[in-house]
Amino acid sequence: MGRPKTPLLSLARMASAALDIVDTDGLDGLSMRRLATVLGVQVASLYNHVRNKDELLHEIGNQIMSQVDVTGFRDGDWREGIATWARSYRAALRAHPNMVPFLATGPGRRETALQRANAVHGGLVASGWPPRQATLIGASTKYLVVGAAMTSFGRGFDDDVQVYVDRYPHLGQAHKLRAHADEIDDEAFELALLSFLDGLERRFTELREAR
Amino acid sequence: MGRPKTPLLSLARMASAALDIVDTDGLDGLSMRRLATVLGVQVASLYNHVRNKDELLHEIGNQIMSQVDVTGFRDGDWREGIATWARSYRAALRAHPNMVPFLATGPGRRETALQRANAVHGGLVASGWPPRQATLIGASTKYLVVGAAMTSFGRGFDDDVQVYVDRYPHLGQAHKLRAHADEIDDEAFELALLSFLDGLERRFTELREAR
DNA sequence: ACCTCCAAACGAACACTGTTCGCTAACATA
DNA sequence: TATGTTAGCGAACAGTGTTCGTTTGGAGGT
Repeated sequence: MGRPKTPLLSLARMASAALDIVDTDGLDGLSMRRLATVLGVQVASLYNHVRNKDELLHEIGNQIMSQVDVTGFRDGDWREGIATWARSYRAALRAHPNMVPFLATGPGRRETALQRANAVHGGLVASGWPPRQATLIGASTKYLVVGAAMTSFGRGFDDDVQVYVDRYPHLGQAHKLRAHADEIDDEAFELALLSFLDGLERRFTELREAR
Repeated sequence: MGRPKTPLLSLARMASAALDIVDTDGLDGLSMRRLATVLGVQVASLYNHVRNKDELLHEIGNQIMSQVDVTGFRDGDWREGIATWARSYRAALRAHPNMVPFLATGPGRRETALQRANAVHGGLVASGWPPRQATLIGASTKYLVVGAAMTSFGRGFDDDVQVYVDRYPHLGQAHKLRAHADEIDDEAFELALLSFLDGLERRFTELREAR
């Protein structure tokens, strides 16, 4: 067949179609052959635009991560900065639950991720946190977001939701279950985030008083 | 060949050998054929003891999760209860980093996990937390542990560690990098856990004063 | 205008995966 | 002693990611 007049494929088109498949049929649902079929093309052609399946997934990951907002540190309010970062981070993951296992497992070498980490670190230091503490806080916050994403919309129902439902069987109507899970999930994340921030605030004032 | 005089296989032996493979060569390194070879047996034989590869992984998961300690709630100290639970939970995951992606992704229907969740919930309620709050706290804590496990020993180096190292290039000697990453990881987890507990404590006293 | 080189499609194959089938031989039970 | 279950085996199936060699369109240089 040879080279077509206008290219049939592009990295962007591939990533977009692949993400569609992952969103609807899960990470396991994505195979190179299936992606090729969707794009109306043969498998081998894909490898003209991508070295690996892994590279394709990383491309998708970059797109998703670009939604994360680290502008909250602008006016030197570290509390606000962390909060908007954490919430937008979580929202980005929630938008594509099936990608969470890959995003969480993936190496920290993702370009965009490193850039965000840098912004967060800089923002914290600018607000008065010592560099070392800034690093720790950045890591801790990420733990929270990734953990929340993994255990809740990473897969089916949560143990804790299950326990809650078991103890309140009158809530057990199947059609309400999902809604309650989401509600509990949101509240648990907010509780964790705000409690964590309160704890940090206490440490922050202690640190300022010490000098 | 027919049935041997003494069984060559057992679920325990399979799970143990499989865990060895995963520990040394990662989750992808485990294939049924390879497991069979290690056990000196043919592939098909494995399926006499296990319905699925997934079932095998769940068996391993149960073994790991049985190491988690929820006895800290005994004397009504919820703070101590959460702390020992979270730390032992994290330790169990750290012992087998390559299993973390599976354990975190896996359904919450794991028997042992559900049992632990119940113990935690009960302990918190017994210490004076309202049931709903107890559920949220249980979920939040799990977020923290799973997140910490995923992003640090789930794979390679952390973004934040990278940022830290970039800013302090004199620490960049390769042989010290891993040690520093571990150190930062430990500290970040402790910071997150203790800050979170502090935040909870504040809420707890507010809640007691309100009545 | 010719020649060359690269890009982007294809078809066919390779090595690998999880899983199922039918077969055989030993043990347990009635 | 007969019967059924258990636990091995060998071969096969459908599916996976990836690579190879081939074909052809188009861009750039002489």
